[in-house]
Amino acid sequence: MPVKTKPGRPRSFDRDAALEQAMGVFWQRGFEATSLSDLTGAMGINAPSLYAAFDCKAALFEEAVALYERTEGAVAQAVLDAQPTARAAFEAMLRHHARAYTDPAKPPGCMIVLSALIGAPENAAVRERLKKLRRSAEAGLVARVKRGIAEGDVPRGTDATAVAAFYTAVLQGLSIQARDGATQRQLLGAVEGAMAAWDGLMGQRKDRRK
Amino acid sequence: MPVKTKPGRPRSFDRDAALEQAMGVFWQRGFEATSLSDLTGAMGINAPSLYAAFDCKAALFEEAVALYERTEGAVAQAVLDAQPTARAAFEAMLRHHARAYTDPAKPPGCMIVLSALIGAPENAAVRERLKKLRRSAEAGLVARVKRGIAEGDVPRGTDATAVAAFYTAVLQGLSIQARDGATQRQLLGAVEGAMAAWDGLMGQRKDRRK
DNA sequence: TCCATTATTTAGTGATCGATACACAATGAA
DNA sequence: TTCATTGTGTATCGATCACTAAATAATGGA
Repeated sequence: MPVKTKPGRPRSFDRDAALEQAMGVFWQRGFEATSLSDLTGAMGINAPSLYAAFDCKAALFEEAVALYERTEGAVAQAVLDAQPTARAAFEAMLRHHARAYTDPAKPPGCMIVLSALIGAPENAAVRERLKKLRRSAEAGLVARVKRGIAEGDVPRGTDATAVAAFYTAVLQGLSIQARDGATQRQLLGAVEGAMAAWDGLMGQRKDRRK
Repeated sequence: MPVKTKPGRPRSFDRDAALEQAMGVFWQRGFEATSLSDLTGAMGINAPSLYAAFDCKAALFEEAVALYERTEGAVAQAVLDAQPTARAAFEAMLRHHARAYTDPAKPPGCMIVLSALIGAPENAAVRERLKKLRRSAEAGLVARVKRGIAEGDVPRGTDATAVAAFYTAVLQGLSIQARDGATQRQLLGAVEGAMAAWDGLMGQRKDRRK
């Protein structure tokens, strides 16, 4: 299949590079607090070029989130999958995030967690989108616990959703800690604390008596 | 000392009630996403009355935060202080927050955690103010662990800052979970998970070998 | 009654928001 | 060369932002 060259004047900037810049600003400031002039400034283009290439602010954010997911997010998922046991997987994943959230080359904390948490009613759809991704990440943790049960390294009867809910709360808390200037060492300390809960979370029944 | 009646036309609205309304909007939407018309609408007054009584948006937010602290915050501190052991205090405090964050009569999650986490550079001072309060809350947890050490219910050598950092991360994560629609039951499950870490966090040395 | 003082209402301020109209530049096809 | 098509820069658009000038209303004190 030959490459069809589109008619018309070619784009004068690198779309992928511009998107990466936009992601950085959204990650740092959040969706609502990022203005069009913030974006055009960081991307090195004028507003009409932005709209021609990315449609609107919300669509650009959506693309930035997708880029974040297939870079930062994919690494985290790979870490979770690679370990032979659920416990090792959770610890490696948490430690990975403790390092990633304090990487001085990037904005602190997780973009999915921080960039559209609360805000004006007219941006509810953007927040819902990220909420869905957060829930999907939590579902990934549930799946990893269940894999552990299937593979025998997690006791049968363990409440996978409760385990995932607890570690998700810790993980989301780490993003806030990172924003507040916590060091990598401090985040790793919190991860150590979270892993201290592992044994106590194993083997609990899903239902509890009144 | 007699009550001096101020000269001039008296204020036609209840300042405390208006402040409470403002706190609700800031708590729900956050500082930046709350517009002046949102505030005047909720408070039932016009802009000049707002400015006469509260100076500016940032000052009104500051007062709203102070109100939040001496109501919601004070209860939490009382719960922490009342328990006889550090472990009971942490568990009671976490369970209290799990309930408070899902109180249907209030916006979900903690105002100090959520209402000014990220945003535009011109509002950095507001974010710094809340960051300071978050750190102060964490310092309160450190103090409670140290009290436990002094009273003998926490082993000597326990790393109070590490314990506080872990439970702070959990607590801040609970606010996000609450915003994402988690039920009280789910938050209490995460609290149960966090308490499962208690024994493992006790008695650790502050310094660790390389 | 008249004044000093403060609050309220009306009607705005300049700045910035997200998004565009329009003229022109740059390309491939004919 | 000419045309169709698409991107670019300039210069905005109306809406909303936080905030306020000015006239008027309501009080206590003289």
